[in-house]
Order: sequence, then C-alpha cells, then structure tokens
Amino acid sequence: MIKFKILKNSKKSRARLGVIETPHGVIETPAFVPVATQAVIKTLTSEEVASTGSQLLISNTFHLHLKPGEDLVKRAGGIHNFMNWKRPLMTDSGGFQVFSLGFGMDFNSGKMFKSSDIMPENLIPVGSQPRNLKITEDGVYFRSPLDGKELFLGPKESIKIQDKLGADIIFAFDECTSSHADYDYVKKAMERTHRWAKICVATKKSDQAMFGIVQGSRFKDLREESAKFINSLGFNGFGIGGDLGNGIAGMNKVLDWTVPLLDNALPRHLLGIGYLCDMENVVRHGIDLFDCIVPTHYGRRGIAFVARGADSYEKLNLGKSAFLKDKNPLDKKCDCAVCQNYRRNYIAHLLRAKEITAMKLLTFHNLHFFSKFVENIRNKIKQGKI
RNA sequence: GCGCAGGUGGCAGAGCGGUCAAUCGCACUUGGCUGUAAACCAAGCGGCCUUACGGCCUACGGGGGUUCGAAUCCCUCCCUGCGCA
Repeated sequence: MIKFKILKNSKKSRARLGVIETPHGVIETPAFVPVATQAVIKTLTSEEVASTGSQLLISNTFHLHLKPGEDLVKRAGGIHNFMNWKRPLMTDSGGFQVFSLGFGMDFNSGKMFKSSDIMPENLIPVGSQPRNLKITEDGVYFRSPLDGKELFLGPKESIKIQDKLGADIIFAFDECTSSHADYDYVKKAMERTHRWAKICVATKKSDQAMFGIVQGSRFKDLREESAKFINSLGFNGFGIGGDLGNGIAGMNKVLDWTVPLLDNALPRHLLGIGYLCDMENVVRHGIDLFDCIVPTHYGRRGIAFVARGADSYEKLNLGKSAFLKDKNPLDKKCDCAVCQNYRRNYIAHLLRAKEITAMKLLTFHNLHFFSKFVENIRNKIKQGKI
C-alpha cells in the first residue's frame, strides 16, 4: 500500500508538494511518469532510466497480458524484478486501449480534442461500436494487434492481471472515451465505467494501491458526477482520464470541475498529459502525477526538448540537415550524460543513418529534461512561486 | 579491333509508339504525434504561372531522322560492362 503525505499546500493555487511512500521507495510530487508500456522504456535499460532522474514508471496491463502474459511476469518475481526496476511502478488498466484500438484507430486520432472532432459527420453517437472491438457491459472484446486473435478484458480480468504483474499502484479498468463521442455516448460509457469501478474495488485482493478513474469528457455535469462517484468508492488515489476538451482552456475547465470533488488527502494523476507547456498549468490545478509518452515517443522521432533562455524551452528536430553541422550539445545547460558527451552533429548523423543509438540518446536526454523540468516546478511550489 | 548487353529524374530501377513530367523503392523536404497498434504516419519532391480546376516550358547519353505523335522505331556519334582477339 502507499501513503501520500502533503508537505505544502500552495496559497496561490491548488498546487501541492507531497511525497508518496510506496513499497519501492518514495515519490516526490508533483512527478512526471514516463511510459514503459511493454515493461521497458524503449531503447533504455532500467539503470539508464533511473539515471535520468525518473522516479516511477507506468506500464501496461493490456500489452503485458498479450505478451509475455501476467503469469510469466509473476513467475519472474513480479514486474519490478522482471524489468530490474527498483523504484515505484504503476500499471495502466487497459482502459486506454479500449480507446486507442477502438475509435482512436477508426478515426486515426489521438485522445486530444480537435475542433473537427465534433463536426456532425465525425461524432460517435450512443450505441455505436468501434470496428475492431466490442464493448459490452462485462468488458471489452479486443482483437489482438499482434495477431488478430480475440481477447477479453473487463474490470475483473484487468485487476487480476494487475495483481499478478505486481506494480505498486494499479488503475481501475475504464473506457477512455474518444473526443469524437457525443454527450449521450460519453454518459453511457461513463456510467458503465462507474459500474466497472465498483467491480474493480470488489475484485482487488492485493495490497496494491488502486486509483479510480474519472471520466465524462468535456461535459461539466458528467465530469462532476464522475468525480463524486469515483471519490465515493474508497480508492487510494485518482486518475483523471479521457478527452479533456479543447486545448489548455478545456483542460483547465475539466480540472476545475473535477479536482475539488476528489478527496484532498489522496493523490491525483492526470492520465496521458503532458507537453512541457501543460505541466505547470496542470500542477496549479491540483495534479500530483501525470504520465506522457512525449519525451520517449518524440525522442524516437528525432525531437529533443531543450532549454531556451532562462525559463523557456524549445523542440529541436535533429532530423533537419542543419544539425549535421552543429557542434553544440543538445542543450548547453543540461548536465545529462548525453549532453556532457555528445554533440548535435553526431546525433543528427545517427538519426539519418537510422542507428538506434540516436533514439537512445534522445530518449535519455528528453527524460532527463522532463525530470528536471518537474523538479523545477516542485521548487517553485516550495518557494511559493506557484 | 570484333561480338553481345546497356546508357531514364540525387541514387536505384520500371516503362519499350499516344492515358509519361515518367510505376515502386531509397534519399531529401515539410507537417503531425499528449494513460505507445508508433525507430511511426501524412504530404511534397524538373522549372514557371494559378486560390483552385488547370496551363505553359524543359527533359529519358549527344546529334539527326521516321511519325499526326517518340523515353519507346531507324541512322550516327560518344560512353559503360562482359566476352573474344
């Protein structure tokens, strides 16, 4: 089980500074959570990930169930031993895959809202099903993206799998709704997610901490209803999931509706956010934890996040030919092992040569940069600036 | 010197009389990615003009010819590879 301690509440915002004590050590919050879907940060060893300053990782129930299977992980001594990660770990429940392999795939879209999503021809009406899976009262029939085989995952299954995987913090099984879903669809899906949440609570036997997930998309009454309901079930913390509306303004609205209705003494995790520009904002709105694929995912696409000036940052695309002649480190101010030892010209070369080390170097630096970025946010809370 | 096979856009390689500014791939350029189906996806990629539909010009080794029409057929020259002297 975990214990969340709040060290300081901001007087300027809902931001708070805290620590989460887990069986695998302490997490200083607010914290960024890198995504290790397949029990790995792609391209890095667990030791390397630790040396980027990452405090905890989130892995994935759906993917590990598919390969290598939770029984194998359990026999390997649990996910920590399996991947040699000594620090805290979370597992996502598979609820995101209900979206990403469902309507996400159908519309070829991510979870973030775009205004074209709600054009009448793009809306998902209540009662419709994604092409590749079937969402039922008991759970979801998936088609494996590996071989097309049918596979069922519901709240009971997800919790039992997460029990065997053995992360410190697990998530309730939900349906992450698409930003294309109309009000009636979101309402029905949210109500089903609530019923699933109760089943998750009843199913969990382990001593793992479990976070319930608030849904309701961009709709105020649904977000409020969901926050109140999920808050009432005795979870050890909360995830805020699904589509968050239009841009930062939309995200802020969703957080303003939900955060005040969640038990203040428990940690709040914003699922799937964020960009660097989201972070301080989200923390001000009372978020303690947030995970995002961006530093790792973008790193593999040639993007480095670097400082620009004293308190700003920018994205560099090392794939651009200009960097072949650039003898600077990725980020002059960065003290990470990559910036101490390698230059942009070399990384640009490796990228063009399609050498995997390019991705490794960028992933490493980006994770370090994100860690430092969030550490700085913690310091700002300490100093009363946020 | 003789015989055979070839010379196509940055590379590689199709096309072998009209629907070819030229398939596909690579490279290149630009754009997109927010609880990872993702070392991915999309678009562009001879020049000029047009918001667009589209139009014009220059191009398939050089030159010449046949034809209403040629990257595609013929002649000639140059070059490359292989074989024989």
